[in-house]
Amino acid sequence: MPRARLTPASVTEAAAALVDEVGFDNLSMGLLAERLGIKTPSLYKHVSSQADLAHRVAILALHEAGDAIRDAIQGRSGSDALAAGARAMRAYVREHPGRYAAANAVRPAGPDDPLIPASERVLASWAAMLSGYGLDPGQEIHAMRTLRSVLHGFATLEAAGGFQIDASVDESFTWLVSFLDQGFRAGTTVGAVGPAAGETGH
Amino acid sequence: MPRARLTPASVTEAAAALVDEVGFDNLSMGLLAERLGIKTPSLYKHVSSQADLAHRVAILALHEAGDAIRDAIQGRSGSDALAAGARAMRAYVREHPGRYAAANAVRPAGPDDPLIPASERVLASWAAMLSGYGLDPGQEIHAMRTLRSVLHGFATLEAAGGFQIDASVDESFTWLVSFLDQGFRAGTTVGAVGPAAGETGH
DNA sequence: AGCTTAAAGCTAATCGCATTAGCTGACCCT
DNA sequence: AGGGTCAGCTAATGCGATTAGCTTTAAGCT
Repeated sequence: MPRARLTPASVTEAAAALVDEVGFDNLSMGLLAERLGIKTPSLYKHVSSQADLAHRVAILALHEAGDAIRDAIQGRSGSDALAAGARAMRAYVREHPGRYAAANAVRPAGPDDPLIPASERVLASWAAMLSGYGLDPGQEIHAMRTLRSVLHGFATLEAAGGFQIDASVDESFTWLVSFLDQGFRAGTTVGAVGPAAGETGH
Repeated sequence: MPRARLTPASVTEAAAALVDEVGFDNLSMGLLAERLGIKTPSLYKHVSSQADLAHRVAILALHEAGDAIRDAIQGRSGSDALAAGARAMRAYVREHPGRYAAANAVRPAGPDDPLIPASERVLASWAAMLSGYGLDPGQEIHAMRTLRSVLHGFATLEAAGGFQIDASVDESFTWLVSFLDQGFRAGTTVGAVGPAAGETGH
């Protein structure tokens, strides 16, 4: 065999680091090759395309984020688990905005795409955390989606610089987590709120 | 003067329609030109670049969404206003996913970018709605950010096909709105929750 | 009606970036 | 020492955005 300096995994790592620096949208094969000290076409010896590369970065990100969230939740329960998990996720996105963007930009390529178990692992951690609140089983899915929506939305808006006012974003995040905690502890009842349903259909 | 068939505004409208069909990422000058029955370079007589085009679509989207939300909130207050506003926003994103993506992809180009007042108008509607809950003034900013995070996160995840399980997404949205409503009505107290702060810095 | 002229559109050309084709050299194994 | 395999290279292709420069249309004026 010839020299094995680079591997798909090491290329993916380098791409992940690059994407966190320059932003997912600015990822280019040329830039990555330059970082690795090789010429652009040589990259194709390790990944099959830029889409494949992004896909690998997404899987890496989901694994890392999944580990971070699992570890944060580990050994805690209820409010503690929620706060620790949420903080871990926010921290991950702040430290790795490009990887997180990659994870959001990519769609599973098929039924046996490793992306699927990787994201399921993340969801499983959230589910384990939520189970500590002893919610009504019929509401768990809604609580899960609400949780995902808030955390994803907050992380995305923060990464995009969407929070302009000078008020502390850290404080808002703490408030948000507390808000969720109180809601989950209260065991929100279903029941529609507001005027008769309109344009959302259903 | 010559024929004035197309204008920057009409080109932007066409781009908005196109982007809702094919997705923001698949917008291309060639595709848009084809839709308009002209050749690609002719587009540059109306918009200065693809980035400029995306920027115009984003402004259009913010105006439309802002109107929709304002109209929905109009004449309601409290839970009704929240539910109507949230539904209006979700409906807008579902009907115009490409425009919404454009609005999120674009950053203001300067201090007098028309994008800024357009997004402020949206924020103002949410603020007006929230004021009906009579929250502690110090908490309003946090409630606002929480609200934006959830709605943005939900809309984004839904548009990305992120809600896989067969449980009704409509029902989850109703639950989410109710969850917010109860939290706002309870006037969440600040106070950190969970273990001592860790990696989020602060 | 005819002339002027600015703008709308077109063709041809450039540029950057992803990707492919085909060659070469290094390294491991026998 | 000899061979096979693979990493990396150079050269070439192709597509999409953008620019340059020409042509044509049609509104407004006389």
